[in-house]
Amino acid sequence: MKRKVTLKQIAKELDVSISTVSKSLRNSKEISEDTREKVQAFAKLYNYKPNNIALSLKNRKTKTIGIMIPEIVHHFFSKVIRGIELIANRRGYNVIVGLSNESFDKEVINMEMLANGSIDGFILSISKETLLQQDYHHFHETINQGMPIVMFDRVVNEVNCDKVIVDDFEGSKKAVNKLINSGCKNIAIITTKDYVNVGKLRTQGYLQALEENQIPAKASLILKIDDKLVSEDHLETLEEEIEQLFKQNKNLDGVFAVNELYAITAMKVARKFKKKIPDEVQVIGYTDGVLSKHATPSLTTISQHGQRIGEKAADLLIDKLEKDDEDDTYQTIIIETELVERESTK
Amino acid sequence: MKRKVTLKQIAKELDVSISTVSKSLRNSKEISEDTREKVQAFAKLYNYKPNNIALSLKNRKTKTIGIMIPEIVHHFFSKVIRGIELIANRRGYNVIVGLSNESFDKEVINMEMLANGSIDGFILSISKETLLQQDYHHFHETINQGMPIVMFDRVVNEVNCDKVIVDDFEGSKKAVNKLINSGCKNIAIITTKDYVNVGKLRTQGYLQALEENQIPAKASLILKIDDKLVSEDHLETLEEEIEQLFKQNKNLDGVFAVNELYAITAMKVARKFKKKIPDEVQVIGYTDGVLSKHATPSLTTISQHGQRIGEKAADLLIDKLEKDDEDDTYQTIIIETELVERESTK
DNA sequence: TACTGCAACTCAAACGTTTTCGTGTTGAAA
DNA sequence: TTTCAACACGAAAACGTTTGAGTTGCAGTA
Repeated sequence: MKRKVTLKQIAKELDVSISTVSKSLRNSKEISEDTREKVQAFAKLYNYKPNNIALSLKNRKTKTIGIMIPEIVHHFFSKVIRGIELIANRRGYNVIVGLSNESFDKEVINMEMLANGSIDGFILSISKETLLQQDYHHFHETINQGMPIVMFDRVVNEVNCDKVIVDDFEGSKKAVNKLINSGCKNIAIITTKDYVNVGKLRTQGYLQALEENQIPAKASLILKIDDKLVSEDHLETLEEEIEQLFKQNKNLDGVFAVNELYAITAMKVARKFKKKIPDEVQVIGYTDGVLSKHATPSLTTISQHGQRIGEKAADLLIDKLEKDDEDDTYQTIIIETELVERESTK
Repeated sequence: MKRKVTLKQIAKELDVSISTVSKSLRNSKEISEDTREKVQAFAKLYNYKPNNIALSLKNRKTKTIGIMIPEIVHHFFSKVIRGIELIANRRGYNVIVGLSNESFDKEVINMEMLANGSIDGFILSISKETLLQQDYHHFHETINQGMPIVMFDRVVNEVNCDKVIVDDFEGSKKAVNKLINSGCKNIAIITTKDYVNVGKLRTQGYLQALEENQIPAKASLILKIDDKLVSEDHLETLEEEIEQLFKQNKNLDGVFAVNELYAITAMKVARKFKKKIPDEVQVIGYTDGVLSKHATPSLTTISQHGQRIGEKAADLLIDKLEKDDEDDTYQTIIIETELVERESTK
C-alpha cells in the first residue's frame, strides 16, 4: 500500500524545496525548464494529486455544495439532486447530501454540521416540521455567516435568499382549466393541509380556475389530506377519505390531485366505483414521476421539471459563490410547469 | 455579517494564547478553572464551532463517506442512500454523493476527485459501462492508497473489498417457486443481458427453480432485454418484445421479471391480450418500489431491502475506518430477500 | 539561600498547500 | 574591478486546529 504522495515527499526525494515543487507543478516560469520537467515527471510517476483538504483550508473554499432535503426516496427530490449534481460537477463542485427527514431538529443539526467549513453554500428545501413551527433562525444564522443559500420548491418569504420555485398557482390553474375544457363540470381537488404552502398555492390555483370559468366552488369537493401520517395505514385512510369524496359527490367527473399518490389512489377508487377513466371521470396529478408514466391508464400530470429546478439552483448558487463583490440582491426564479397529457384525460 | 470566529480571534480578544483557548474548550485541566470558564463563556457567546476542514487536515480524516452510484433517480438506489445516510449520521459522518451515470469515465473522474482527501472511504455500486469493459483499475488504485471501499449490489469478484449483496440467485428461486406452487406451468423470465451480473444470477435462479421442480426450461420463455437503451423509445421496444413473448407462448401463465418496469409492462401486455391477472397469468417482479405497491393489481415482488443494504454497507465501512489495525480480511454480507405477496399472484 | 515541584500558561510543530519576499549566483555592462 | 539585473531557487507565513514540550512564577522544603 502506497499512501498518497505529498509535495514534501517529492521535495525531499528530488532534493529541492517544497516551494520549487509547487511552482514547478503550476508551471511557474520562476523555475528553470530543467527542474520543472524533472519535477513534473516525478509527480506523474507517483501520481501526485494535490490534497483537497489542504487546498480548502488555504483557499477558504471547499468547492462543495451542501444539499438539505426532507427525503431522498422521492422522485421529485432525486431529480432535483440529479440536476444539482450535473451542474455542480460541470463547474468543478462536489455535492454533499443531508436529509432532514422532515424534522426540524435534524435540519438544524445537519446544517450546523455542514456549515462549519465543510461546504461553500446550501441548496435546500424546507422540512414540513420547520414550516409548521415557522422557526427559521438557522437559515438566518447561516446566511449571516456569509454562507449563501438557495431554496427550492418549499421556500418561505421570511428568508431573504435566492429561490427556485415552480409556479404552483399557474400550474394547478393549467390542470383545472384542462379538466374544464375537456368537459368536466364537477371537479374535486385532493390536496394537503395549508401549512405546506405548495399545497396552499395549488388549492388557490384550483379556486381561481373555477372562478374564471364561472363555476362555483363547493366545499364538499375540496378534500384536504393531513399527510403527517406517512405510515402504512395512511394509505388506507387516504383511500377511505377519497371514497367518501366520491360518495358525497355522485356527479363527480374530474379530479385534480396535488401529487401522484393521491391521483393514483383516486383512479383506484374510481375503478372501485365502476367509473370509467377518462370517459366518466378524468384525473390529473401533479409531479411527473414514475407512477404517472406507468400507471394504467397512464396519468395526465403537471410536470415540475425537477431536474431543471436543480440545475437552476446550482447555477444560481455557484454564480453567487464565484462573484467577488458581495451583492445582496436575490432572485426568485420560476420554472414553468408543463401539462403532460396522457390517458387519464380526454 | 459576522464571519465564523476562530481560536485565534478568541485568543486575541481574551489576551491569552491559542493553545489556552483550545485546551480550555476541551476542558483540559492544564488550564485553571477561572480561565476555562471565561473562555467557554466567550466561545458560547460568539457561537464558536471548530472548523471542520482544519480538523480534517490535522487528523487526516474527514468523517465523510463518498457514495458513487450509477443513478439517483431510482427507487432502489435512493433507498440505499437513505440507509447509508442514517447510519453515517448516527455515527458522526457526512455523506458526499457522486453519480457515474452508468459511465466508466465519469466513475473514474469522480472517484479520483473524491479520493484526494475529501473522503475517508467509498460505498459504491459499479456502473454498467465499467462492468462491460471489465476495467477495475480505479478501484484497485483507490484501495491501494489505503482508502477502503464497500461495494453493494453490483459487485465484482476481481476487486478485493467488503461487499453487501442481495442473494439474487435465492431471491429469484423464491419467486419462481412461488409461481410454481401457485400452479404455473409455463413460466417466462424477462431479464437483462448477462453482463450485469445481477441479471445473470437472477436468470440462474430461475433455471434452478425450474430444474428442481422437473420443469424443462424453454429458450422461447427466456427474454433478455438489452437495456443499454434507456431512452424513451426503449419503452415501446420493451413492450413490443414482451408482446412477442406472449404471442410465441400462448399458454404462458407466469412471468418473473427482474425489475419493476419489466413486470409492470408485462402486466400491461397481459391486459392487452385479455389475460386476467392473477387468474390466467401471474406476475412477480424484483425490487420493491413504488410502482409495485401502487400498480393495479398491485405487484407481488421480491423485496431487496435497499435501506438495509445501505445501513449494512455504512456500518461495514465505518467499522473498517475506525479500527486501528490494518486488517485485510474482507466480508461479503448477504441481505436476505423477501417475497412480498400482493394481488398479482394467487 | 538554593533547590524542587507544581500550577498555569505559552511555544512550536504538524497536517499539505500556495505565494510573497528574500538571497545567492551568474554574466554583462560601466 | 565594481555594479546590477536576471535567473533559479529557498524560507516562511498563512489557512485553523491539536498537543507535547518548554517556560514562568511562586510556594514549600531542606
